[in-house]
Amino acid sequence: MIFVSDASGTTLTHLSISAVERDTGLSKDVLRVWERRYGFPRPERDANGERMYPMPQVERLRAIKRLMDAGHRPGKLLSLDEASLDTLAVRQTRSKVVDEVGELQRLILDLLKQHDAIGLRHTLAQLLMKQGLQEFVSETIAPLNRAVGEAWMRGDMQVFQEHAYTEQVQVVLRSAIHAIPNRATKPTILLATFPNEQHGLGLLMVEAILAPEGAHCISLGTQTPIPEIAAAVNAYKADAIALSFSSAYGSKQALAGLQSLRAMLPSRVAIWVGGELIRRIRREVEGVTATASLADILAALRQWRAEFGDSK
Amino acid sequence: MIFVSDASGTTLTHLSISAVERDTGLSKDVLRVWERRYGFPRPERDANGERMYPMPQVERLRAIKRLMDAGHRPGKLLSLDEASLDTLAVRQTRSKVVDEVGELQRLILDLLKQHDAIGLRHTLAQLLMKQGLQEFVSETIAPLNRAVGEAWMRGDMQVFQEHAYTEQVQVVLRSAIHAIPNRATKPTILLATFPNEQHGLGLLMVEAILAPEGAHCISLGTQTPIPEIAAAVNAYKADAIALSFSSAYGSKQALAGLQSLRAMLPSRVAIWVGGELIRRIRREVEGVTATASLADILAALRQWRAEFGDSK
DNA sequence: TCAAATTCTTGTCTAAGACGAATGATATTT
DNA sequence: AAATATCATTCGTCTTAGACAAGAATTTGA
Repeated sequence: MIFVSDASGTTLTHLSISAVERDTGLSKDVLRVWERRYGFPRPERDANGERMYPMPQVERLRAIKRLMDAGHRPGKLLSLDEASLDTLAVRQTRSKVVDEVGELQRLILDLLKQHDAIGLRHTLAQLLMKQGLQEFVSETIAPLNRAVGEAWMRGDMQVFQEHAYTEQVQVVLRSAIHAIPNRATKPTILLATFPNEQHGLGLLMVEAILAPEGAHCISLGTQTPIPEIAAAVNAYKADAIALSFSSAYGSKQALAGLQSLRAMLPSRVAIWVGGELIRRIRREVEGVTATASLADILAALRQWRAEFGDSK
Repeated sequence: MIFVSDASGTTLTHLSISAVERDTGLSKDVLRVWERRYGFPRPERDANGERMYPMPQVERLRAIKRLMDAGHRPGKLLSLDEASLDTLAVRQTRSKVVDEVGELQRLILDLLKQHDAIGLRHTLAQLLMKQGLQEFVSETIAPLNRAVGEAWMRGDMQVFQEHAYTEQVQVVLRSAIHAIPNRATKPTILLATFPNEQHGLGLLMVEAILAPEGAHCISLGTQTPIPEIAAAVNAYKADAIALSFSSAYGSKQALAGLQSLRAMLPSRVAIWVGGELIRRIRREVEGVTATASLADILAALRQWRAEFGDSK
């Protein structure tokens, strides 16, 4: 039998531990320790004694990871059988989304499923015109993101479809933001994500909310090291830094990073945090404003202006 | 003495092994094995026996990584002292770039150094108008990218400046591409990068080259798993897939991935590869077109049209 | 001078155990 | 009954040294 090998010691039926790490987001250490502690995953071994994970196990690991991102604990999930896992995944998702997503949004999801990139973009652009940028972001894009994320979680959507969706939304949002005359008024707001956070859509959404209010937004894009964020705030004389965290980001990492960043910045610089993650976080960090909804961001902006706006 | 801890067990003067991994791109395994084999880095230990890398060592690791990305071998670099390393880094970079970058480009670099994001974007947009999109990309953006990369390599540029630059270029390119009427003609070209490749600017540049030629480009963004790329080609009925690799990408990983992708796609689907990496790669992969310059991409497009264009 | 064979180089994987930070459950107090 | 404090458990990451395979650079041979 001939195996065609993949980018990292992988066959079509089995993946190496590195491949599993990148496909599931679970570190090699975690994969090994789960195997030892819970007896799952239980990879086969190649001639050299190295782990080869069969695809079905990888699928299950993915499912487990998604449920973990949704707040479940590993110990519970790993002792479940496959059926219970499926049940849980479905229950997790059948909740609100179906009701929340309107007719047009459902059309958009359909276009995505039919691989009609052009139609998707047109429909998005049309909706944008109808609603205006801010409403478009909070009423259309935010629920759509959730719907896409949950479809992915159910396995109803392939990775490339999610990528294509993100890309088209970015195009539409960017061109809308770009069309706003930049009057460069106060405050100056820097946008960034921490290292290991590669989802830049959140930043774009924030920018789309803030830019029409006349705020001066400068994006650093994704994955900027924390000391670099501090240096950038300094260099651009920014008044606030907005950070976005997706639900998959480690809450531990996020909290520690926020404290560290807060310590590096003068207290007059506001830190605003948004994204799916913060719904799962309890603890508050002093000097950091958590914005659970996009409306909260506007509130934070207004508060900033009330507090500092006059003196500048 | 009080240490303020960072996102992952880090102080202001020392970094944990995880922090070094993310800041340098060198895996934990590599860091440990270098320590064992070459005696560098030589981290201190905290109360718990865990490695704490002093910042100067991290700086040096970064320098080594950059030189490795430029083609040098680890064994050589790790036996050099600090001074020789600096010499090498400077020699590496003083070569062509200074001559190659024209006056306006130098102005752009100055704006970047002055943290004038708005001015930067305006100047870029102005230059775009003057040169036209394709020439702008190949004559301005490509050399600028190289200049920015090498300034970063010399340590003349901070990470956040590079991020800000990338972001502004993206804004300008995206809005230019968006302004092109999409006539959706043949061929349909998918754009993507492999996992672990997070530089999306290359894709945007390719799109900017191809879109004015009337090609129908669909971007999947960065970090799409290889089987997903194949699935997307299928779903969108694409005629070609264009991939971009930055110089930091592992040539091993790239070659293996390309072979694997080639095997998954029907032979009528063209695979075009570009980016800094391919200048360092010798071996060719059958059925994969390497494009060392942006002009080569146009050539590949024309060849495709000559070969398949009529029958469709 | 070019190709084949050999020797280095280099990154990744293996193992089981220890530790600390965070979470969940229980008990106590208000 | 709700809020807080304590305790137990859970979980991820780090530690160790050695083995091995695949690629790169070298030497050897024709």
